[in-house]
Amino acid sequence: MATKYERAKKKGGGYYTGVYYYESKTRPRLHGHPDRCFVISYKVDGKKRWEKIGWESEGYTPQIATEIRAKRIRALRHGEEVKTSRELRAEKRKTNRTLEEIKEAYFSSNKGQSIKGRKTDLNRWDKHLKPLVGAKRVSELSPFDIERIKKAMADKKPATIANALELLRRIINFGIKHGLCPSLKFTIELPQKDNEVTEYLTEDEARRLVEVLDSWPNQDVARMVKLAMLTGMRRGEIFKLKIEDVDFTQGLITLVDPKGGKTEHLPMSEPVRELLRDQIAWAKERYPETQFVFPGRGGGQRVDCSAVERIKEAAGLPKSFRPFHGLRHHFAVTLASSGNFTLDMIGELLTHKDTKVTRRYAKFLPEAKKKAAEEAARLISENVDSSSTGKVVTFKLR
DNA sequence: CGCTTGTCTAGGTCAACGTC
DNA sequence: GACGTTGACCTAGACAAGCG
Repeated sequence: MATKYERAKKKGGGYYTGVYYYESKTRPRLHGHPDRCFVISYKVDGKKRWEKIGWESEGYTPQIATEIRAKRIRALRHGEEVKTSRELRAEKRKTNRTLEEIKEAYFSSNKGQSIKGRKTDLNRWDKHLKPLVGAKRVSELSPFDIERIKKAMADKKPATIANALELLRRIINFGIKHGLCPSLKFTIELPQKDNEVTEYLTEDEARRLVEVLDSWPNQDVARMVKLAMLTGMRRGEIFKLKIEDVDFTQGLITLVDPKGGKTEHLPMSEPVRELLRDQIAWAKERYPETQFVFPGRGGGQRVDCSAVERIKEAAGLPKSFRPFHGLRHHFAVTLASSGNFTLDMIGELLTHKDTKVTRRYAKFLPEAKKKAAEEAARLISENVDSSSTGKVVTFKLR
């Protein structure tokens, strides 16, 4: 509907240039006349533009409107971009997108396209986050929403909940970084998880495993497990291993794009050398075209190996023992407890990027452990002796 | 050095495969 | 063609690197 604009009149006569108003039929009357909304008009690139300034009841006057208009015109003259309040509002909406929109932007960004866990993350979003917060904007998000997510996932392990919330946080952080939303007014607290496991095999279990492997009908799979056992290589590294990555002359195995991203080299021991030679021969015979040492169906890269589960069963290993990663732990623990390797060397062989991870094997170092225990005992008994006159220390040493 | 971000594995399920 | 074995796929969950 067309609202009639009146030119704003000056008290002394004449008009305010480019300042207009229209009167409201619904707002409460003011000073005996209808409330007035001031509007200014100016030209942008030769086109006339109207901009609402505000209501008289809100304190706006023709003078204020004139000032704003002057500011606009000055800015335009200097080539600055001039935004109307409507545009500013639209812009604000743009910088406060829904989480669904931000998630979309995140996953279609260059970075989002290439993260390796993309599929997993998308699944987390669809399953745990989208139903509860997908339609929300970051500005509307409250700690209560986080609680709701946690509640909905109550039957899951803390690690899973943490993974989902972490993704939510990552998406929000992306939105903030790219101006798609304001920053979050509170922090998302992730549940604490205490799930560190260090598993290893007893001598007996290791022996049984080797026996089963030796007699396993499918030696392809058996060799794969043996390789894990002898080198502590990760499952993925074994799957990805190409024939060209095995250098028999130098005695080196090249790990391309491993967990840390940087190519690594592993020395090849004699049993490993033999094993790989057999395996490569097998692979070439089975799939003449394959590039992989342990090819999957059709000679492509193997993606999985459920046979190891049955090997584990056949060897009577504990249910909780994880075939590949468990062997990696076993490798590290065996090395550590032999006392012949430093933690640094073990970390090197496992291609750890950070000693923090290797350090968990410290407890298996017999020498260091013994020394530490003796040192502790010495300190404590000294303390007991020196304070035996006092009455603070009441425990007895055996 | 702890928090944040990213990557990999486990385990269940089911279809494809290979063998007889 | 029946049947046991294996590989692929999916989601939950753990592990590891990055970073301030």
